[in-house]
Amino acid sequence: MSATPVVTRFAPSPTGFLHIGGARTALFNWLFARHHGGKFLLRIEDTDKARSTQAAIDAILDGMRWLELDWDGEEYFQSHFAKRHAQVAMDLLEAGHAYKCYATPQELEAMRAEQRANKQPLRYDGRWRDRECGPEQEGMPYSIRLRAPKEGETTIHDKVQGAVTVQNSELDDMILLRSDGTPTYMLAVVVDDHDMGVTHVIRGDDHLNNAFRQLGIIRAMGWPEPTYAHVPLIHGQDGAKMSKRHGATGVEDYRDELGILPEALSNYLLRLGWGHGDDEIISREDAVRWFDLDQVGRSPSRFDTKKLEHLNGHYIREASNGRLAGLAAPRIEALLGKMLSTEDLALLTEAMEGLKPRAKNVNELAEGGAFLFKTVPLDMDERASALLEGEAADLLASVHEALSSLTDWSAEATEQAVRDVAEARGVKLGQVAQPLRAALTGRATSPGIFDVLVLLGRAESLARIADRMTIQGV
RNA sequence: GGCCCCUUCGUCUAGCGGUCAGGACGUCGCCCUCUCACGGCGAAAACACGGGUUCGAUUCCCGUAGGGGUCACCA
Repeated sequence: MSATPVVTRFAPSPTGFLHIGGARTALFNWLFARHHGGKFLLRIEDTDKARSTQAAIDAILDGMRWLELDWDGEEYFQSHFAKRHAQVAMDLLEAGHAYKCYATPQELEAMRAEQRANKQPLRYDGRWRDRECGPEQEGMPYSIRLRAPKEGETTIHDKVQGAVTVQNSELDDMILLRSDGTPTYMLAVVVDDHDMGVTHVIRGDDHLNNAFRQLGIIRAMGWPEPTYAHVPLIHGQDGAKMSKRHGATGVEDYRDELGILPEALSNYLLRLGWGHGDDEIISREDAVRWFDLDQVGRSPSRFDTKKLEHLNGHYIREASNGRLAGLAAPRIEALLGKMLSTEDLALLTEAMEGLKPRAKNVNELAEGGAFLFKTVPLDMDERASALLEGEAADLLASVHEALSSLTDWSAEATEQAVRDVAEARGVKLGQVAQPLRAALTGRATSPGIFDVLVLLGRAESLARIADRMTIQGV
């Protein structure tokens, strides 16, 4: 291992929520830094003042905290260093590594239009590269462009992509400083990464092409070159880049809409593009221990919500009942349109044991537990109604009678009582358990029916059964 | 279109010259069972194609096809 400490960074632009792809990039940077005992920094690329918002910054920080991706030190706001960026551009100009370009945006657009028409590659033709500014340019606005090498080739030894070589003739002289004096992204990234001491640049491979241009600035400044690692993008089910039309793209959607636990999303994201033998369920500790860049795959991967939910189900089963109840409570309140009391929360916590194995997400936890807080007459879903047809009502009456005489209201005692009814009536347990389930919960599925009986308590259970009997006319 | 990258079951992946090509999700059976889940057992399911290199290619090289990314005074 090299002696220089590892410094990574996540550099989102605050123009929206924390994108699922960004979250994975952040996770990889975080893991790599933690694995090597280095630092993980956070930089907000807010140089585009028109599109950057405080709400977006908050959403990103919030998302990262939720995923427990803690960064070292304070957030670094790129916009605060515009002067520094401009200074580097001036230094480059001074040293002859950059030059003034007086071409106007309209002029450049016309140039591109012509290149398009002639089916030529679109790039700046270097019209001001070796041209002195004449009297007609006096006082006119100009941008500063990098004087990039025209001959030879550049190769990047990417930790994920391997050796990638590009002919220098493919790279044009990019703008460093706009005519209004503001730095471009290309310049700002390079300067900030250098100033922050970033040793490893881990980001989406949509930046791979940029790396060659950025290297031009780095070399012109004589700065140390960072190690690059361009990880493949995450695609939607259809193989195209993740976008709005694929549904949830922000981590907050997974938390708020889909009811996903952070450890599940984190585990899923980790396994997307990275693997460690046959391991699927990977704790944060093991992830830190095992993660490294050379195991990251080179091909893009498709997002599979089914697998995410499977993982989520696993983590739900591992989560504490109290935590789960806290997460499900607001959703139950929304479902029922009423607030839950402290006692309700305690009951919900107790019920989690039976709810947990039946849920893949927090929404299902809420849907499954809502019956606890409903009041008679219970609304029946279609399948529950069907269960109450025929002789079910009559069976229910027998159950009510048997249960009424119980003094010990335990799962064991109620089970014995119900089984006795089934035997006495010559039917299978299911034939009485199902109508009972419908009467008690209004649904055809629920946790074990004897657990439901205990959860609801003697009075409420008997009341619900009796109410159902009345409605069915028994 | 130019440049760059990618290609193992439907999906995520293991594999790093010789394997019955392994695991997971999903799917389908069976078991468990008061429902639904969970859990257990089992099944179907892949090396894109064509050339090389080699005693031997999923693995190395070159093409083809397909997919993706990128080509702004956005980031």
